Amino acid sequence: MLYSLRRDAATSLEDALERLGYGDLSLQLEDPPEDVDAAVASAVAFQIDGDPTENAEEITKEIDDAGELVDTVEAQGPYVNFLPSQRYHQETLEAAVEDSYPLLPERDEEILLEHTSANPTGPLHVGRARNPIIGDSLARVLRQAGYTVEVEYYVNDVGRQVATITWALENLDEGSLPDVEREKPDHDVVRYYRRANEILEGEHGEEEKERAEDEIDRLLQGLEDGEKAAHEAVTDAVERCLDGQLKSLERLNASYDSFVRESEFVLDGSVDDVADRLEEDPRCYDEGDALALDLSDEGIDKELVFRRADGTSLYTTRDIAYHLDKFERCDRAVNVLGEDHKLQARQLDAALDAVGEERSPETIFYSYVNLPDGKMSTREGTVVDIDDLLDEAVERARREIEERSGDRDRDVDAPEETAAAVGVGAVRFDVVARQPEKPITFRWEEALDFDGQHAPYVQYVHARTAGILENSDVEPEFDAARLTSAEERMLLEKIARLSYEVDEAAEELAPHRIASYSRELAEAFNEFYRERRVVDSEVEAERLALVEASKNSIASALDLLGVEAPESM
RNA sequence: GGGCGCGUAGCUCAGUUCGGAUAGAGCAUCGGACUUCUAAUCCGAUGGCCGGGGGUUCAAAUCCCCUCGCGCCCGCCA
Repeated sequence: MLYSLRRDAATSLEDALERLGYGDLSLQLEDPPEDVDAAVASAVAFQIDGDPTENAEEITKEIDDAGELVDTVEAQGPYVNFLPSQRYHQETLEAAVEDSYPLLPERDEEILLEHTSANPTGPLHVGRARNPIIGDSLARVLRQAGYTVEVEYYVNDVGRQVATITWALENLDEGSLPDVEREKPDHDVVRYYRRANEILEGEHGEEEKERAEDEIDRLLQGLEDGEKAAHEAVTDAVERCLDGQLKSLERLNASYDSFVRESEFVLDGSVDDVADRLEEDPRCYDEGDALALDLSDEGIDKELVFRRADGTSLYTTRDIAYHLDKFERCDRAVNVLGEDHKLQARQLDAALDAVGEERSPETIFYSYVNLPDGKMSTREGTVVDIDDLLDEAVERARREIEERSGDRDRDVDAPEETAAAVGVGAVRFDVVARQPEKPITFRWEEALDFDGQHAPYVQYVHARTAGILENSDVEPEFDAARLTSAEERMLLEKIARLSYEVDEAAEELAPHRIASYSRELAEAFNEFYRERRVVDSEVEAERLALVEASKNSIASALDLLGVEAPESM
């Protein structure tokens, strides 16, 4: 509802400014501080010459009708404040129990969101966990904000890493490898990958090393020549690993609409086509026998090599072909990438421009998650697997539930499902709540901290709302006029923010806003709950309506974060 | 060395795009509230030269310049 109120406030303010001859000023709408009872404020008066307090008065007088959601418009010092009307609270209460809440207008824009796209070399580790969690939450936010969203996973099935894996699976004897740590294909495959890397580093003798190098080179050449057998072998290896990775992603609640394989662009000739077009660019030059693009006019000092001396393609060239394909299928392309891809992303933008695509992908870059003693590496085996993290999180949740339900005489409805919801939710929330570019050092104690305002705090509020609704037979009465205490008003106003927060989070591609919002909403509910009894109170029916609205809003916010909302815990 | 990012309370983080009302939370510490709809809760206290310096502005955590610390990148790898 705040979304609508802001829109009305903006329109009326704009009109007033226009009439006063200040039409070119920016509105400067902002959230007032907590102790001011306005829903929206404007600092526009500062931009006008003279005393801002008098200017605010003048503007306020000029606003005649700010819509039904606004009660009064007041100048408070230099600020023009819009105070919400009874209608605003009433409509919030009614709208918030609808399944569609928060309802935002449909947008005629299709977004292709690519995220995760992990190398198929082994199990996903915590270092990369930010990618699917940020990506999946963003997809949910964008959909809720009215966009049509297609989530895509780009499968890397070309190049030396996958050739190495394929070779290892075909040539290494399983008996010589360490036991598999977990019965999942990605955990199986990574043993081969690690051994292959040892061999390539010469740890198993020079002869072994050379033989492996030769055979991997031959496989790579076969792939480039479009040899069917080579592609089938690689596809088989990649699918096995991807299968296992997707199991973990499913546990994380991350889902994908489509999978695109890198090899498609090699096989259908579009990569060659891109290289040909880049060759026409005046900035193209011979770098030895290879071909490169000089992008210094774009402020990029590093040249973009797009064709190797042996004629084969490179990752970035394939990525250009992929993005040309993406832009045929969408209006906007959004990518979630590790910060190490920043330079490559700039080169991609410049190259897309060079081949005539004016659009650029919008990218969310995230810093990697490190361990206290260094970075995670699949090749070296210095990782915490997502599977292990989730197991541990769920196990911890199970123990907490047992311990706490033992303290009271109420049973948790579905302990297994609830433990999974709480454990996985804690992990997702912990990751999504932070700005992507901030670095994270992974510590078990912190990732699995169930105290404080994290996922379980918000989930608990949801369970609490469910409990209250179960305890009452009274029919809810949607009458905001009887919900006037400070706690009730605060809670209603938090609920009213949801649509606005979703809109902003979508606009800024910042799903972490929803995490901040969800804990504020939960806090507002807890304050209400402590101060105002619902069942058997004089305004039981009205408060039940508020509880219902809270429940639905919290469930929506959690859903946007990919966190489940348990009915009891 | 160059480019990009990060630096806010003892710890973990919001707030920085687009400058506006007294810089906010959680954890930790200290004190208070359960014969009560789920105490995974609530109320209160303590704690900040927003890395440092300079500048712009009526107004700076936010913009500009310099500087220090940390991370990432600077492959005919992906």
